[in-house]
Amino acid sequence: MDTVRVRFAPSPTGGLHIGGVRTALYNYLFAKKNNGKFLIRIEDTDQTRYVPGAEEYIINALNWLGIIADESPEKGGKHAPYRQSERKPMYMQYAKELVEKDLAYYAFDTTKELEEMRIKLEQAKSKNPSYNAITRGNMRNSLTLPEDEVKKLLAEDEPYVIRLKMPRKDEIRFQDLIRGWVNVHTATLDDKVIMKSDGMPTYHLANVIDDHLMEISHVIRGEEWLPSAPTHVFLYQCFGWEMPQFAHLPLLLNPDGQGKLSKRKGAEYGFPVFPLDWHDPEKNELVQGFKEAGYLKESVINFLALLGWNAGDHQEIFSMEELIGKFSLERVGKAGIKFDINKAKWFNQHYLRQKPDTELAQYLKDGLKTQDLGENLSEEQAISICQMMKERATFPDDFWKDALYLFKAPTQYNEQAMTKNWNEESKNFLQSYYEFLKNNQATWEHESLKHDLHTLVEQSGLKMGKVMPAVRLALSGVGAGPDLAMIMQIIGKEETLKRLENMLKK
RNA sequence: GGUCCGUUAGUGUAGCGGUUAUCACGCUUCCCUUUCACGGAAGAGAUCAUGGGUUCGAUUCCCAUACGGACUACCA
Repeated sequence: MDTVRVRFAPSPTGGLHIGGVRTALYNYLFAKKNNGKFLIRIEDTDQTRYVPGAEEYIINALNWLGIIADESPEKGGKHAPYRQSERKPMYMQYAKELVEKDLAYYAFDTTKELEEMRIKLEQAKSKNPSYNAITRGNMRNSLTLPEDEVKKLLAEDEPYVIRLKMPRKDEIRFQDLIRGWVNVHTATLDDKVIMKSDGMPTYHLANVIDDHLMEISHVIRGEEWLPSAPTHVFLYQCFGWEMPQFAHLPLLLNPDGQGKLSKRKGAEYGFPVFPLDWHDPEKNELVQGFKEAGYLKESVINFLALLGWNAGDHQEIFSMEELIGKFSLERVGKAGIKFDINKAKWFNQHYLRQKPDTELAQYLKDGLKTQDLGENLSEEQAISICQMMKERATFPDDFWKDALYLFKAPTQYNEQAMTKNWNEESKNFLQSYYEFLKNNQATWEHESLKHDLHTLVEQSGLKMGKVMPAVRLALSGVGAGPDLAMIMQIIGKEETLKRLENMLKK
């Protein structure tokens, strides 16, 4: 097994969680770094949890981020189909093979019987209350029932599952690329159901069979799978198949460290947990995505890549290509990672500034359009406004939201700034400045505007800081923003005078 | 409860037996600005979870404890 083949195997039960995106990314980076293949396999063996649109959502989200599969349900490939529901017919023969080898068995226990067993074991304070090497002797299965009765039950279409016959005393040992050797005693493991009564395999069986058939070389997945990895290892041994290498990634945790990153905590702390907007068709709710919240794909990739991995040097900014060049599983950490959206914002700020001005101008124009503003804005003007706004933007929307006053006179004035800066003194200055502009300003261009404003302030004997905020307030309604003279140049003489007039009426 | 995994500043991290314990985000202060931001400079912030070993010497190796997390379904 010398070619690297990895897979991302999501279950279409809802919107793709950002932790899942990171798992997909790490798989993708690992594949590309090693000139291998990255595939997507949809694990939809649970019909009851299937959510329409979820698969499409997952693909769209990964496409947006540039995590493109070499083989997938949409793209096909030499091991198609890539949806487990479509592979259903092939699993049963493998399960039966294990039954024949006495490595698995039929179990006819009803949900009620199972429940009774559980209660009984709990009352007996069993250390491991499960269907296992010890308890299976008391249950209704092909190990305890006479052979002809088993045949009869099967012939009568009595519902059954197939369970893995986990040895009572053995040790399962495997090497995890991130965690090192992991040892587990089979006594602590249970007889996992591998075929459900509806004829579908469970995750454990389908996953192992498909990974084998699809020639997967490395299984890179979240740490939540670590406890069941021994079962999977045992399954490979049962089939006599060569095992892929395992790498269990540390989990993304809530900012307070309380549990796996959750939708609920995301809402509580105010950050998205899904890559794209997700419309939950069942709950009829909308969960905001990183994209719609204004995060650029470069930021999401860069941010996610560094959550649990680093290149070993102190580089923070990575393009996808650089990540591919530097990624290695050896440098993935072991501990869970608390999610900190601040860092994502910083990345966003960085990548936003890297965007070409034309693209930024598009953000501005699109945003203004939603406000029915800026219809006469030229590309040139849009670009120069963006250049001016660039340094203080974190999200694309900031370009128009923080520049609204360039297109619309302020309707209200920031209260705090008013009480601080609006007084007799500044009012008098504003009055004289108004007169000055009205009569003297020949060229309406920011250099000369600035020059004249400065000389006027000097002549008045006042301090810049005393009067400038008032002018700004009059023009923009807020206490902070880009260069005043630039603002004046953009909105023009007529509008400037109008806004000063409005202010003077206050 | 059981099994497994983890633990370096608020957060993400470097470290791989001897360091003033690295870098980034965030925070504070100063400079630059009319202001905000950017940029520049400086700073605060870590008993390297705790206790035992091993060693001349442990953040680094071993053990225990504490704390945290994952799993514990005919879900993945």
